[in-house]
Amino acid sequence: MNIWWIQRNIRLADNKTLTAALQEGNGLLPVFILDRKIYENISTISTKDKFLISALNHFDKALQQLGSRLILRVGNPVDEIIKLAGEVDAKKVYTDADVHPALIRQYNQLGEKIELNFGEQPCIFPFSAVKQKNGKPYQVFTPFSRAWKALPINLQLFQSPDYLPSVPDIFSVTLPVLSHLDTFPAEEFQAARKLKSFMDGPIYTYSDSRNMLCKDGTSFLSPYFRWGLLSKRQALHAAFDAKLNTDDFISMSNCDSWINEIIWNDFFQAIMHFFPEVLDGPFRNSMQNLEWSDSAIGLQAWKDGLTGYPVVDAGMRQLRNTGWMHNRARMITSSFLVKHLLINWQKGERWFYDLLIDGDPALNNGNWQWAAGTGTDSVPYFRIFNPILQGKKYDPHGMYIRRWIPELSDVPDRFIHTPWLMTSVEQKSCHVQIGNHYPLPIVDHNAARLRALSVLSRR
DNA sequence: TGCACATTGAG
DNA sequence: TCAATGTGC
Repeated sequence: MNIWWIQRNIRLADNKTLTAALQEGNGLLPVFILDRKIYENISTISTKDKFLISALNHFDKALQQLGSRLILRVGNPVDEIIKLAGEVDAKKVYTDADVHPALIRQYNQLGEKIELNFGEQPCIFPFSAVKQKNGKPYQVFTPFSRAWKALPINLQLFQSPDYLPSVPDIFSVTLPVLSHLDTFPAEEFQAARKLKSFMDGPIYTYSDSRNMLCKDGTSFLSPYFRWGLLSKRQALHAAFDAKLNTDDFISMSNCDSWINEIIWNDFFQAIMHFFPEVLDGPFRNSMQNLEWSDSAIGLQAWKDGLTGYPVVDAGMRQLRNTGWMHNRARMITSSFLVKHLLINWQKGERWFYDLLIDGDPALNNGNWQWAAGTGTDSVPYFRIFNPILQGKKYDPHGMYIRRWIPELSDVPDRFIHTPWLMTSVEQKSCHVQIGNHYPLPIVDHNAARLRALSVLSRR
C-alpha cells in the first residue's frame, strides 16, 4: 500500500504525484492532513478555508467515483502519516514538493521514518535548470524569464486514471458540507471550464483588460493554482494552444503576457526555494531597518476599507467580502499601505495571506516584496501610485468602487475618486456625507508621497 | 506594472 | 494651447 499524501495538487488530471504513486501498483491511500486550527474553527470558517474544505469534499466525491476515497485526518502531518502507515501497513509515501521551509522540515522528519518520494514539483522546470551561467540563482525576473523561455519544454500531460484501487475500511474525518462559493466553485472540472473559457477569448485581450477594475479581464484561476485544482502545465498547454490558434500578432503577444504571469509564479517559487529567509524580512538588507509607522489606526482603516480613498477601500472590501481581490487593486492597496501609510509590508503580507483564497506563501511574499520595493527586482522607491489617478485610469466610471462601497453609489463619476471635493450641497444630493458615512482621506496624497520619498530615499 | 513637472514643436 | 517627449524623484 502506498500513501498519496496530497498537499497542494488536489486534482486527478495531470498529476505527477498520483501517476508515480499508481505506477507501483501496490494499492493507493489518498490522504489529506488538515490543519487543526482550521478544523476546530470550522463553524466560523473564513472564505479562504472554505475553498479548501469545499475542494476536499468535492475531491472525495471524485475519488469515490473511481472506486477510491479521501482519507482525511487532522493534526501534524508527520505524526498522522506515520500513524496511517501503521494502520494500513504502507511502506512508501508519495507527495508534492513545496518550497516552504516549514514543509521542508516536515519532509525531512517524515523521510527519516518512511520512504518518501516526490512527484509534483513547484515549478515547470527543476530549480537547477533555470540558473545563471555562474551557477547562481537569478534574482531578477527578466533574465530569469529569458532563460526559462530558452529551455526546451515538454508539456505532455499526465492522464487522469480511469479507476483507482479501493481503500481499506479505516477512519476518516467527516467535513461539513459548506455553501457553494459563487465565483470560485472548488471543483476540478470547474477549474478546467474556467481555463477553457479564458482561452476562448479573454486571453487575446489580456494585456489591457487585466488592468481594468470594472472588467473581468483576468483569468480568475489563482485559487485553482494555489490548491492545484489546475496545474501550471495544463494552463501553459492551453495558453500555447491559444497562441497557435491565432495569426494576429497582437493576440499572440497578449497570450505571452499571460504566460509571463505563470513564469512569475515559477520565479517567486524559485526565490522562496533559494532564499527562504525572505519569509522573515526584506530581501535587500539595506531595507532592513526602515522607520515604519506603527499606526494601529492606519492599519485598521486599511484593513476595513476606510482610508477615504475609494479605489483603495473598494479593493480592501472586495478582499474581505470575497477572499479575492483584482490584481490591479492588489497593486494599488499594497502600495498605499507601504508608501502612503509607511506601514511595514509584512503586516500587509499577513493580512492578505489570512484572507486570500489564493494566498500562496511564495507568491504573496514575492508580490509584497515587489510592491514594497524590498525585493531585488521590484518597484523603485520613488514609484508611488496615486490612488486618485489609478482609480481614474482603471475604473473610469467608478463601477468597481460603487460595487464595493455602497455609500458612494450615487456619487457622480466626476467625484467618484475624490468624493471629499464635493460641496455639502453636492454631497447631500448624492446621499452621502463625507466624514460621516464615508471617511475623509486619512492622509493627504501629496504630503504622504513626500514623506515616503524622504524616508525611503535614505536607503 | 508611476508621476510631476519642464521643454519642445506643431498648429 | 496642447500633445509628445524628457528627466528626476
